[in-house]
Amino acid sequence: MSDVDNPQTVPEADAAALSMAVRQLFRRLRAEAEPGAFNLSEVSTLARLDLHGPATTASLARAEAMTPQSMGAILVSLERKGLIERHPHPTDRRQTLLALTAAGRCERQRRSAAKRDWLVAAMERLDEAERRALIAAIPLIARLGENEGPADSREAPPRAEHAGG
Amino acid sequence: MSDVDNPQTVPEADAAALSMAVRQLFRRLRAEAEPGAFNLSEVSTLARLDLHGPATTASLARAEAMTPQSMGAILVSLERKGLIERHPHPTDRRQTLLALTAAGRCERQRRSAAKRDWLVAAMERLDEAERRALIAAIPLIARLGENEGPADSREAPPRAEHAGG
DNA sequence: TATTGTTATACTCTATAACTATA
DNA sequence: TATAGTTATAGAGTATAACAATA
Repeated sequence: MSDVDNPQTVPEADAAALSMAVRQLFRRLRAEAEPGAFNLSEVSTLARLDLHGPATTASLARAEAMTPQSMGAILVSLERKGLIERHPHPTDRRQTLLALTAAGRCERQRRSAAKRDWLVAAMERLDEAERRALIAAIPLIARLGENEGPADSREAPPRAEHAGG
Repeated sequence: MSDVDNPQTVPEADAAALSMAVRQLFRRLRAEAEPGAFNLSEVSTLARLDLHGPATTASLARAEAMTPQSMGAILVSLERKGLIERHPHPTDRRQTLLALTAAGRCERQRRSAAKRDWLVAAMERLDEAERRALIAAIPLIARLGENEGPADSREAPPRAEHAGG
């Protein structure tokens, strides 16, 4: 009778293993990014704008669980690359809506269609059961990354923004 | 995320979702670290030294999938905190063995026993089936982070270039 | 010549603080 | 006062390059 018996107890070993696995995969993801190309946040933001349409800096920041300033830097980078453009908000002049340009949408598609990056390839190397197990865990990982702050909730009020359809 | 019908085809959407989930959880993990305390790499290295015994910079770097220089910086930090110490390798004078000090082992235990960091707490919020699914995926994530490089394998870098001047 | 490790340096990503403009 | 956004600055984490010592 160990941990399975008491669902309230998660062995620290599992948390440590998850932490390490996530950290290594993250570093690997980052290392794979070609220099000068998009980083992970840019890709993610581009995808979000493509899937959900124009959005503001603040809403993107919330969705990606980062500060508006950090998101602002990402948006500046994307704008410099000509992938997004800014439009005034129709009613609230404080806000600015970010939208994909034609070039941005094209880049998105190029990435999806042609590039087939190493993560896709690596996932294809798993057998079917493993792949199913991995995919089943994705929303759980996302939930761990999203939710309840321990002491200081970042700034994530229960907002119905979801990633990755 | 569905489309598991064709095992040869991993939808890019799944890869993108995994990438995003991992990225967010990583940022969250990093953000949770108290300033001045250990970062994720330090914790991981400390754990490795505790579990596997003394090791060299190079072997630790390989194990953590990072460069020896980066690992060196982590080790310097741990050494300054008095958590590890260096011992000469018995036969090869190029090598230095890193080992936990008593203080290092104590810190490790303190972390495991007392701290119960937010990741453990977050995992406890999952129901049992979810937790099982998550834990089942951990080795798969680890494998994705470890294995075969697409173009440049980290483990065995082809030394195509020798210094000329 | 290859390997172990160190030092110096630079870059990427994200955070905090301070500010302006609008609501 | 609260919210949206920008600018400036700082920091963590890791990488590359150049080097020295040993094998």
